[in-house]
Amino acid sequence: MTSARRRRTTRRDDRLERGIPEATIARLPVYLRALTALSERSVTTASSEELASAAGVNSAKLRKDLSYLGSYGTRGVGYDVDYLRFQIAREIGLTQDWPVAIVGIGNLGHALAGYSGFVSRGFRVVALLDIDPARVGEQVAGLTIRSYDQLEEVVAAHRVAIGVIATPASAAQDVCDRLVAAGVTSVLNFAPSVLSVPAGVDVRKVDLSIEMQILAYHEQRKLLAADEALAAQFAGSTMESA
Amino acid sequence: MTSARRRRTTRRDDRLERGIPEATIARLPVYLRALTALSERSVTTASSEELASAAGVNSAKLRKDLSYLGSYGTRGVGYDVDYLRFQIAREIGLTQDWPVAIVGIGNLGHALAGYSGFVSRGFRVVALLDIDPARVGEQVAGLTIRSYDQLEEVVAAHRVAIGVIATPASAAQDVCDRLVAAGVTSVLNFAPSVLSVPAGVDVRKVDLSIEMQILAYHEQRKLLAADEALAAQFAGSTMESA
DNA sequence: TCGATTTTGTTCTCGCGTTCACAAACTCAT
DNA sequence: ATGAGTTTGTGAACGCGAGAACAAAATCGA
Repeated sequence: MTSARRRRTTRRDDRLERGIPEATIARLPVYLRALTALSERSVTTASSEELASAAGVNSAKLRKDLSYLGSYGTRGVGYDVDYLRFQIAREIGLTQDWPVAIVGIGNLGHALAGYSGFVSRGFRVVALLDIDPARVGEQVAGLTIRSYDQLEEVVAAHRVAIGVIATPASAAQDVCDRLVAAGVTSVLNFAPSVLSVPAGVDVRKVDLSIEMQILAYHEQRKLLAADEALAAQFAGSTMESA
Repeated sequence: MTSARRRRTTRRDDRLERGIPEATIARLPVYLRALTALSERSVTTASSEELASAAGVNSAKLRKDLSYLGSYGTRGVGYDVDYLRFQIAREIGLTQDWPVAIVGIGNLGHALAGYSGFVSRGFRVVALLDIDPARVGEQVAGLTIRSYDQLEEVVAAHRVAIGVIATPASAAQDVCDRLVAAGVTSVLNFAPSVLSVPAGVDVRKVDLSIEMQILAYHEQRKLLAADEALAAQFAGSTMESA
C-alpha cells in the first residue's frame, strides 16, 4: 500500500510532507500581496523578475520559494498572476475562514480590531475581550467588547484557533494560559513578554519597540562612522602640520 | 599612529569595527527587557542560564551574543544585572535621545503615539503628522496633530533621524521619499508596501497580517496532520477487515 | 519543422548563524 | 593555600538559507 501511494514522488509531494522552509513561509504573504497588487492593475502574467522586484526580493530566491509549492510557472512565459495567487493563498491556508479573538482592547487592540489587512485575508475577528468592566459593552469595529470571564465560552462557541494578545506584559502569560486551555493552538503576542506554551502550540511575537531599537543601533553606527571619518581627517591634518 | 591605536586588538574592538551580527542585534532588545525585569525584582546577578530562560533563548546563544559586546560576565558567578543592562543599552544606542516622527495618525498611528515601550527606551515622539485636515489640530498622547505639509519643517527642527510610517499602503512611498529628502535616515514601515530608498537609509517593516498568515499556515498543517492520522487509522482498519 | 529566444526549475557552492563542548577563570569552603 | 564546584567565553562542527549558474521547457518567427 505504501508503494502504491508513493508511486510518483514529485518535489511538491516531498515538500508537503517534509514542510516548506520557515524562511519561505514568511515570504509567501509578501508575494501574495505583490500578486494582488498586479491583479488589481489587470496584469495577467508576470515573470519571476517582475514579481521579485514588486516583492522586493531577488528573483532566484523567488523562483526557489515558489518551486517548493509546485511548478506553477510556464518556462518562457512566466507566472499566471491569478492562478499563482490562488495557489499561494491555498498553501498558506487563506482560502478558509479563521476565527480570531483579540484579548486586551487598549489602543493597540483597537487598531487590530479595525485592521483591514485581517478581514481581507480570511481572518475574521469574532470576539474582543477586556478585563476592564468599564470597557465591556463598548462597540469597537462593529463588535461589542465582552468580559474576560467569557474567554472560554467565546473560544469554544466560535472554534477560535488563533488568539491575539494585546494586553500589558504582566497579564500576557495568564491570558495565554487561558487561551491555550480553552483550545487555541496559535497565539500572536503583541505584549512585550516571553510566553511559555505546551508543545503543539505556536507563538509568534510582534514587538514594536524591538524594531525601533534595531534602527537606533544602525543609526548610532552611522553617527559613529561619521565621527570617525571626521576624526581621521583631523588627525591627518595635524600629522601633516606636525 | 595606526599601530599605536591598535596596540591591543581585543575581540570587542574587532566587533565594533566589523559590526555585530544582525541576528544578535535583533536579540539584544530582548535581553535588555529580561534584564530590566530582573532588576525590578531586585535581582543583582544572573547566570547565562537564568538570563537565557528569561529571554526565551538557548544559553549558549546568549553567551555568544554577549561576547560580541565584550567580556562583561564573571566566570563562576554570572553577569551583574545592572551593569550588563547599561552596556547593552549603550551598545544599541538607547543611552541617547532619539526624536521620532509618526506619519499617518489612524488607529495604528494613535496606538503608536501612545505606546509606552517607546518613551521608556529613549525614543521621544516629537511630531504626529496627518494629511487629513479634519484631524489636524487634534490632541493625541499629549501632542497636537500637525499638517503633512509641515513634514520637512518638523524633521529639520527636531533633527528627526527615525520616521514611522503608519499610513495606507498607497501613500507610503510618497511619505518615505519626503522623509528621506528631509533628512531621515531610518524608517519604520507599518504600511503593507515595499519601500525603495537610497543607499544609507535603513528600512524595517512590521506587517501585522504577515505574522497572522504564518500562524494560519501552521494551523492548517496541524489540521492536515490530524486528518491524515485519521485517514491512516481508517485505511488501516479497512485493510484489516478486507 | 526548426532554430533562436525567453524564462522557469534545480543543482551547486558559499557564508552565516546555531549549537556543542571544553578550557580558562573565578568563588567558596575547609 | 588548595581543591572542588561553577560559569563564562570561544573554537569547531553542523545545518540552513542565499545566490549564482545552468539545463530543461516553452514560445515565436521563418
